[in-house]
Amino acid sequence: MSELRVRFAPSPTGYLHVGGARTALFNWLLARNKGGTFILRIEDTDVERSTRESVDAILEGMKWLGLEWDEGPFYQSDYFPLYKGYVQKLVTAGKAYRCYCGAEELDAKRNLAMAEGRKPKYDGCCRDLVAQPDDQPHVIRFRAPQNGATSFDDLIKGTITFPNEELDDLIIQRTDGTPTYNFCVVIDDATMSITTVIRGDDHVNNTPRQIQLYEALGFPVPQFAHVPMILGADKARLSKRHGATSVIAYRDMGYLPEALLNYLVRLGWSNGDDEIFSLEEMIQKFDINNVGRSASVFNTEKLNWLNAHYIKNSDPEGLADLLKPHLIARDLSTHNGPDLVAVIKTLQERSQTLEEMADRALFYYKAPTVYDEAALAKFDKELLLAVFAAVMEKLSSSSASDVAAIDALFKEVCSEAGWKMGQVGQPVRIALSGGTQAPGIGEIVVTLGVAETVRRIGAARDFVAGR
RNA sequence: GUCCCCUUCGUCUAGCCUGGCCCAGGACACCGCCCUUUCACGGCGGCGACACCGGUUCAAAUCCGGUAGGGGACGCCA
Repeated sequence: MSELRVRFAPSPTGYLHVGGARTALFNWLLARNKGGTFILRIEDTDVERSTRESVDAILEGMKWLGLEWDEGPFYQSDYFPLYKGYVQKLVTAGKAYRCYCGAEELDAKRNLAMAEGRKPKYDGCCRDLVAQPDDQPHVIRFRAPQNGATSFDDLIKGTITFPNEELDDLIIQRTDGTPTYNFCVVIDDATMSITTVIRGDDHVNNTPRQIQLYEALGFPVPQFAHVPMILGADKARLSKRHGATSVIAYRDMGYLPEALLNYLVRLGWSNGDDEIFSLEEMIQKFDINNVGRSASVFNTEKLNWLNAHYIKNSDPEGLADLLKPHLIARDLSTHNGPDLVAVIKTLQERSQTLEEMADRALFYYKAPTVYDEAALAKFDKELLLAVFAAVMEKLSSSSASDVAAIDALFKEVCSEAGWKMGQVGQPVRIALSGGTQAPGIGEIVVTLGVAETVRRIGAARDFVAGR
């Protein structure tokens, strides 16, 4: 076990989205790669917006992806007294002070500054107040250094430097006495001995302020690694209008966790030309230094390709369990019909998602009641009737039970009657599945069973004959 | 507006640190061809990028400067 300690710290104001999932994944990967510790911390200092449902949704997403944490989940709301103590410590040391400016007043100043093209930072009007009564509404501000610069060596972005004059005295405790985010992260990361902070790009601007806090409190400053954003197809920050962003939504759309993980790890990170990574390979090869510096666009097409890959290479028994919810959602029971595992084997090579697989599996359990008319129209009625009759006859008098034998049977039918395979296979496919997009004839027949096959062909024959 | 960051095929990226092997490699998508009883899988091939302008150098995707574009932050949100 190395000294490395990382954490994933989502705020429970929504579900676990793909961006957060990737951040969590990078943290998890680094911890597993270095034999470190991965901590889950829920940042719920905003009591107003944090919800239990969001916490549950995040935990559900983490578990589905298999990103197991070693410590936690810790809730910041459980540590308010701790934060308060540190706030007091800063006030006593003169490194923080009470500010009596009202929120509206501050808003007005900020808007005015923006409108006039000035930087909208706090003007420091309460900074040197002599009288600091405790019985009037106030927030606590951190007295930030005003000269010099604060810089850090980001593991992903390199050295980043901020002039201190750009930073103002940030609020560390609200009027209601609760601590704010920027203060809590510092206290938590310090007291939890976090050595490496991996988080979204949108936090770079907070980093210098936090570093100043670490220094004021006498804490060692951790290393930082800011991962770039994930964008939508229009290169704007990924949001719901780009489609699904929740990892649970991806589960429901029929994606495998290993596929999502594989897709996410390649979004921003690479290992030469490698594309497919098992969990073990990811852990072994992951290196935070190989994470790119620029934002990347979420591309569902590639996710689909990966998902198809994992579906193809998963064992059908495991797939059966994962597929069931999708079948149930279609009111489909697999009790009266072919073995689900056998069905899945015929569908693995042609499904990009479990949803697609469920759709394709439908016909095995529900005999077609309508047929693809356009496809049927390509054959003469007489040919159709002759083919159906010949196939039923051949099948009924044979004991063939494997795909190769069934295929051989169809070849016999063709050669005996002088038909081409297309003239026989396609009509039978339509008879069995209702349409033209289906697994190979031999596969369907074997999976469905000869009896059911003959029954369906008979039904199709009656349908054609009755037209 | 101010500050911070980013910029290689449509997309994800390799290469950049340690200039020449790069008239830039891989993958997804797309387009052909092959395989084939459909749909797929698979195989083969094709299309397609170093944002721009200067500089340094015998030589620049790689180093330096600038421009443009994009993103992020500027909250008593996280």
